[in-house]
Amino acid sequence: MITSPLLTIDNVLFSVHDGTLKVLMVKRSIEPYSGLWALPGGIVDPATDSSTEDTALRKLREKAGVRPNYLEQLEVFSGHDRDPRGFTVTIVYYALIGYQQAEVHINTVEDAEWISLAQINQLNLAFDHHKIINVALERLRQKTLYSMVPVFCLPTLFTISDLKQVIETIIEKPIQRKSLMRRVEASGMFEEVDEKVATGKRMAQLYKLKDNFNIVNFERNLSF
Amino acid sequence: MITSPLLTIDNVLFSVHDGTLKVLMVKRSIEPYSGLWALPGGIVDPATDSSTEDTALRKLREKAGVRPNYLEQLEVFSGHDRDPRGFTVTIVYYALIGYQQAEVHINTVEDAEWISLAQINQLNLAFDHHKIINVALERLRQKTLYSMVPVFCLPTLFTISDLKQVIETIIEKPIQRKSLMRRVEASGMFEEVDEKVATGKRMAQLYKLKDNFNIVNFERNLSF
DNA sequence: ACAATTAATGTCACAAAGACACATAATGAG
DNA sequence: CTCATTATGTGTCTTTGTGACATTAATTGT
Repeated sequence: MITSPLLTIDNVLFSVHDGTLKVLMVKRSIEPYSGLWALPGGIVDPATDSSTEDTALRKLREKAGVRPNYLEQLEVFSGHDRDPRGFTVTIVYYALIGYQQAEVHINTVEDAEWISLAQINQLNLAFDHHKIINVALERLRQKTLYSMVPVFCLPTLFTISDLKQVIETIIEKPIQRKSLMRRVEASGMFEEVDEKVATGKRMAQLYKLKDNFNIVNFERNLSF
Repeated sequence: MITSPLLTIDNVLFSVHDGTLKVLMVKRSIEPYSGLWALPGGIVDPATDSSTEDTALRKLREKAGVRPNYLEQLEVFSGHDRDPRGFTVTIVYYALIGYQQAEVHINTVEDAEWISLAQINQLNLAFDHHKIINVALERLRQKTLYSMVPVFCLPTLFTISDLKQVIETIIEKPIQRKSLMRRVEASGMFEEVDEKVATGKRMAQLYKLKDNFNIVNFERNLSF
């Protein structure tokens, strides 16, 4: 008889603030790796969760009081080396949320914090969470080249400039405003709000997601 | 204390033969769903597997005596409804192999068989394997639009026409030979073998994968 | 030799992105 | 009030890779 290995889920929750990409981390209070920063995750509980996606959402709620705008499976990481307790399996999800949307809740939770990628690279993280974050980042970057997912890092109303800055922060390369506007138009996912906002000089058009939008995948990547 | 749910892996092994896309299925000999066709998979065994990918490869070896040319995680399926025994989690891999490469071994295994997609759609399968196959197929099709993965359904040496037919079988649409040749050239993954083969009329150039090839993702999808 | 057929190339059309000049508000300094 | 400044937004030409399809090349059977 084979006993099932320890099965956990982990979330890589991204957001963008002030031109930097941030990941939500929580400080571990129990062994192993007590005291180190780790991804918000936990054990799959069949009694409360109707699927592993439910577990992912529950953990984000419990650990940081947030409900992401976007959630997608990344992949499974497994092995003997990733946890001192032996062979473990973790199902990793990556998620996006507006920074403002999450800020309030996170401040009330003692040990949850947005940490920029630059800082994360210098930290000692629990388990193989460094590797996991890198894989998630790679996927997010790839997806940014052919879809509008970065919009889920923004509040309900946003300008083209907001979207442009989020995209450029994620892929770390400048894009053409014109190209972005063409895609906003072509995707059919957005509608203009009859309201403009002052962002320094000329007023900028506000956009929002349509009520019944479908996520569009473009047939070409952005390139450089 | 939470006990870990039952954790299994499943493989969707594709190949193409005679212009039809086939999936490797095995007949279940134990409950639940005894006697029905199912995907080749099984329980993750930490004692023998160093990762879940190892489990996937081991199951393909045990159940059908094959070693795929390509293997990639699809996604995790979980829930209370997919198995009468309760909440279960399965990590699904999808894989590709040349039909000839696999044929011999499969014939020696009593209950493993290549089944065409058309037939599968009319069969009653175990668990949620119908859904899983559809998701895997969708992924394979998508990937075919921007990469050369279909080449892993071919033997070591192949012609442009071979590759074209495999691609067209997968996406169920005709493509331009010219476009394919441009991609073969641009990818840098292949080299010409100084040997040609007779396929009826004019001899066709044989190609093979370079010794140290990298899988290239194109920036555009094929379109129609 | 020649029709038939499959393999391979040449060339133009097309679609979407990149580049960048130009036009349009809004602000604030003088 | 006028004008320089700056961010927003448009016009348009270039670039790049694919689609379409005609053309050339090689091979076989009659």
